[in-house]
Amino acid sequence: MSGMSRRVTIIDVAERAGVSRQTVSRAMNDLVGISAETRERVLAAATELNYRPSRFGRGLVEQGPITLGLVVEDLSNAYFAELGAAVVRACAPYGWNVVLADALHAPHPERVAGDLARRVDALVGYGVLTADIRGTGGMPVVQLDGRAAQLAEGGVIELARETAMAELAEHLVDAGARRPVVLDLAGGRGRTRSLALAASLRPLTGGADVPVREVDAREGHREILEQLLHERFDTIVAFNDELAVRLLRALRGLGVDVPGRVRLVGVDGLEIASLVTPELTTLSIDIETVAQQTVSLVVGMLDGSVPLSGAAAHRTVPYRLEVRASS
Amino acid sequence: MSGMSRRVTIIDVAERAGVSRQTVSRAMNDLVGISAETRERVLAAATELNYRPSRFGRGLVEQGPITLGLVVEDLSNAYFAELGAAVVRACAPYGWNVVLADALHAPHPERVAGDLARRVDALVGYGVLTADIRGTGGMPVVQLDGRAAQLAEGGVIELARETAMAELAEHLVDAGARRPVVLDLAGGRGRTRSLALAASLRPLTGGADVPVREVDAREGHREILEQLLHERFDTIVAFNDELAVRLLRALRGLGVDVPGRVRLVGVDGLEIASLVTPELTTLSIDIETVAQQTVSLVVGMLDGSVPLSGAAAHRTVPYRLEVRASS
DNA sequence: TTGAAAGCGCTAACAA
DNA sequence: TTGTTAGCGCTTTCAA
Repeated sequence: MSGMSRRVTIIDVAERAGVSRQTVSRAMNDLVGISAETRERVLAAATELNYRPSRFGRGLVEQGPITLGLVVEDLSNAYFAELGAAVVRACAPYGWNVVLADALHAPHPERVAGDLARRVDALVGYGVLTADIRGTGGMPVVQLDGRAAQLAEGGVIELARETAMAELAEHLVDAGARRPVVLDLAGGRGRTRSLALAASLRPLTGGADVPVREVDAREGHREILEQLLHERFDTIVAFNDELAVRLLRALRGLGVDVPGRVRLVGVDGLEIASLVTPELTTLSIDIETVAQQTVSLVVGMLDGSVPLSGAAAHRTVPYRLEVRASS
Repeated sequence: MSGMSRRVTIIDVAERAGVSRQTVSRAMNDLVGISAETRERVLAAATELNYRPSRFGRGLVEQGPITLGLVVEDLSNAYFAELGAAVVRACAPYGWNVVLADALHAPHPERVAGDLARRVDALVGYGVLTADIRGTGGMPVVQLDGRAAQLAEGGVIELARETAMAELAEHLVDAGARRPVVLDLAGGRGRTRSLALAASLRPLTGGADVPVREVDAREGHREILEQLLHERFDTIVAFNDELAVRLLRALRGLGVDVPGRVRLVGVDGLEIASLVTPELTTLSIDIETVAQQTVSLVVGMLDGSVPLSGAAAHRTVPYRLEVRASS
């Protein structure tokens, strides 16, 4: 009942129950060597005080598994949800714990990575600034989908798009596509990727600029598609598979033949791309491999066999072109 | 260089660098009040020793946000991946951390929940035994998709299927379906749900038993579908949407009209169900709501306004029938 | 700029 | 069966 709300500790419970802290510990942890009666009394006191053991006090004594922090932009995005799940699975064999964090939905997005860095043994970020995090000294930090230029800050898993993009352009040229457009998500998270896509598609136009348009993730698809068809585009490359699948549905609603009237291509390689009709051509990244490479890099950093930054802390996972029926 | 590998602590680094532990702390945390030269020396020593601060020691002093543990059966399953993501998002506004764990891929699946329970402030389990966990005393434990009978062990979020199942049966009867079959996943995780589905479909058969068949999640779909069609079933209720979507693809490959020749229904309400052609009728659970109810229950348990077990720790989220084109 | 002291909350080992 | 002692590793005062 002190003015400030102090944390209820094992000592408070011990006093309340009239026993020692050790006895409280026995009661809370279902250990032997305590009478049923005493246990009851202790548990009652704990409940009254709303006592909950501190995981830090406990962890300090017991040690514990490695905990890896993973911060991604936005878990509403299926790609990130699958990636998070894949990282958890990749860590499971080591017995590691994974703290998954969503930057977008947090009260202070810019702080998420920094805060988490102080609570974990290693930090992996995707599309999140992991630079200028206070007190990262000695802790493995890996940038997922990062670039070689970021190697000064920590490890980098690079997702290499160039080759697959070139293959896509070649494939589309062969298929007779001549008027491509890149459809980006409004909000601009993916600006870089979309511009790179547009640049890579120049072989289709004989070198002319490829336009980039924007659309909401879930709305206005029908309208923009009507517009694009009106402009006689014959190929749409969507920012990601989720958008592409939605566009596909809208095209169906418009009675537009895919790939006859317009070719459609996605990016990511999500499973959903192969479950729709027609199956979707996509630039595919193997999320499983990305997760495994990430974890293996962190393993190396933790055991000291890989430096925390620099060229040796660099892994590359290439996109692959999956040609399917939609193109 | 001692025989046993002891953890490298701040004291080891301090000795190596010839400074006090506070100075090490200053260097590691980029604090002011330390000369650049000393910082260099300390960081070098830390690197040499492969020193990494203990998050427990740190957490003990700094306090930290609430950490919620979430254990699910299998994160390869899109439903669980989405649920995990939804729980993370539901916790984000509170600033909570979420440790996501996959029981299936861990070295000792039966221990995952128990181990995690000792490292978090609250534990949520889905399809995982959370009973007989040592030392849960005082910690909120919530069973997701649990039943009222489990209320003695902790909180329960019940996903109520009865009403929606009855509506589904009614809908199918109206649509003229007479020979239904339930297609379960081999491996038997979902046996209970499948039997309940079969029982609820009896109005279609005039009270006769509805058969339950099994199939692998990804293989042998074409074969079993040929068999089922041969047996003249006119309605297939799949264990979940993922399976249903794959079946839909296989049916397309067989040139079978859906819903003309056979009606197809899924369970879960994943987004993918509404993105395929024809759109899939499904028993849908709102994952967002489930996640929010779960977190709000835990909030209550933590602040003491809701007991850790018993009737007051019970929430129900109903399935809804989403009738779409596939039935 | 650096160091010394105090204490965070808990459990394991030992003593009574 | 219960209590006492001794840390676990770190950061935050405060003092030099």
